[in-house]
Amino acid sequence: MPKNKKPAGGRPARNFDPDYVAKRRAQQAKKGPKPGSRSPGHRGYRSPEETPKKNRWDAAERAERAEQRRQGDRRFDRDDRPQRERFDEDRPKRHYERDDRPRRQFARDDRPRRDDRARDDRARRDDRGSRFARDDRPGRDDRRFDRDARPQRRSFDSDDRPRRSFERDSRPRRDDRSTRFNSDDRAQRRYERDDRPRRQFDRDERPQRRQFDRDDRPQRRFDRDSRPQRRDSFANRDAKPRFTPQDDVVLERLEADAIQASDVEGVSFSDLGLGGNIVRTLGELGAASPFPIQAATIPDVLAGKDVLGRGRTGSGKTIAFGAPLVERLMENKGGTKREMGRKPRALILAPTRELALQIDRTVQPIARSVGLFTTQIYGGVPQARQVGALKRGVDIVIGTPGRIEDLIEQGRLDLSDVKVSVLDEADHMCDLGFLEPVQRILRQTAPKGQKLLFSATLDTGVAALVNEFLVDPAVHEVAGEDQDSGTIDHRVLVALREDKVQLLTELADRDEKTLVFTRTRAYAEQLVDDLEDAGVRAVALHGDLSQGRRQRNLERLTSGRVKVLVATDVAARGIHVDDITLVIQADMPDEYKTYLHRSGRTGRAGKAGRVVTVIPRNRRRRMTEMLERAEIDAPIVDVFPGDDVVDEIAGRPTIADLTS
DNA sequence: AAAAAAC
Repeated sequence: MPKNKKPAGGRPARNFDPDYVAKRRAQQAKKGPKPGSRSPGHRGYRSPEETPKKNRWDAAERAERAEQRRQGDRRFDRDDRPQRERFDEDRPKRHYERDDRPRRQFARDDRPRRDDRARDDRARRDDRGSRFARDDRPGRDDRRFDRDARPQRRSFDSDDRPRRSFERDSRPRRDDRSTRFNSDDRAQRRYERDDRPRRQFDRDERPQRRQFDRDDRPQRRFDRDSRPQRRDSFANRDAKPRFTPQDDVVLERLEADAIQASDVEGVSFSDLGLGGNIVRTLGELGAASPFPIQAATIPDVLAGKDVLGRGRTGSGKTIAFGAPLVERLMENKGGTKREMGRKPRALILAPTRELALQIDRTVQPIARSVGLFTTQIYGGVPQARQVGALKRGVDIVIGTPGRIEDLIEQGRLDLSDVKVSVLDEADHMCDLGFLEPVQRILRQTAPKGQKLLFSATLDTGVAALVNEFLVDPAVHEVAGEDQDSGTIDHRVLVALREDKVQLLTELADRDEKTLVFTRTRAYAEQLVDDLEDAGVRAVALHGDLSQGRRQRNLERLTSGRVKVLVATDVAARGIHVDDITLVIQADMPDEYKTYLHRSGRTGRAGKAGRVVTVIPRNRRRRMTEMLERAEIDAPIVDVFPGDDVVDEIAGRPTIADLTS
């Protein structure tokens, strides 16, 4: 039946109900005219004068909403964000928890120092609130739109949400572990939990609690030792190869030729063998003379050798492979003019779409300077444009594995002419889930084609690829360039779980760019809400957002319009944003390599930066081990909201500074 | 177990 026909039987569609239509018209009339199009000449154009002002929330209303939420009244959310509402229904416990904690208020009042600052902040935050209010509301609406409009998202929700609520409420890890690995353990656990009513008691009185906790520690340790089951469960974990801390070992470093930074002095890109146009473009990109890793790898790439390159985060790896790759293509262009539909001759693979995009932003101008074309091939966006570019003919394909394989299967992308392939973040591309697609793609490229593997954490994990695809590779690294020799100040803060949000808020409430990492997409969302409720503008970046929103939110940080980005590990590798001065790890990273990559988002190209990791007490040991593997020295301190060290890390003057 | 990556 055509859509515009009135249904034959049953209740008529509302639009065909004269009463309904009349009622709606009356409502519309009362509301006044709708806002029309803003561009003159458009059919629905309305001049600004006759366009009614939209209802915007001001700072006071916003604060009221936050207060309502705090009191467990979800009315505002229900109107605004249906999705959230459903989420909360799954977790009635939270209402209870929140209502049950007036303590917060109390604690805050109890500290005059905090109060002073809070007053200052409040003024500033209100300010900020109104400044952002205009952008804010539509943004939220957008978000709701995204949710509704995207089926994938739903499927994610249905799989993930329930589990999330379970985790949050009932201490995920432990339960999980015990049920999985040791059923006997479980009974014991439950006993333990029942055995801790004193915690409840302590919760009422802050200062005592601190005291108590400190005393409590030895006892805890004793507890642990006296629980053989627990040990067993760890032993079992160890037996599971992929999930254990043991998995996080430092793989053997590849035998590498180390270039000394001093060897590079006075060397120019031309000296390394790059042509005039390319050198000029590099200069325009801000690369006047080569960084060490570039000086080390460029000659070998130009010589056609397979290359493994390790240079720490922010050391200029993109140019290290991008520039010589273009030079190579230009050299052996022989015969192949820029004909329509010519097959690509070079391929650059990256683990995330944002990284692929970013690489293209560097490589494209270099390629254009010598008349070569690049195109991005990645998912999450319509493929038509990408296919169109391929039809016209491109020389360099830059993208992520999924869409590249997709287009190969559709017969729209032919890699058989690819003579140079680059894997950026190569060790990550060898992780489970990435390795096989990458192998399949590389097998499509020209046999014996040149392969270049780059990463800040290049280790023997890439052996699978090296053995199959590389011939006598040259391995390069820069002498003395381990991460710790860099410009980054590392800190670890041990905090109580119930202080975490407050602490993160205080850390993130600053004027310079801040990147916050979480372990899950759900927590990234949650944290953005928590920060916004506390008056700190923040946006999220994770794989559950539409690609448009991902790019928009990243751009908001890049442009500095928003100072805080909360991201999953999708942003851990390769992403370059100028002047991120603080990286906050709201969750501890999984492995030392992740630690290195996350912290590498700051302190780039020799600039100063700071990394702070917030952990609960029981992660302290694992954290210490991870730092050892990463070869990083970081002080580990107990911290509570309002402590001086928090201000110091955030870069605010401490009380001591103010009074001196 | 999570994250990323295709429609």
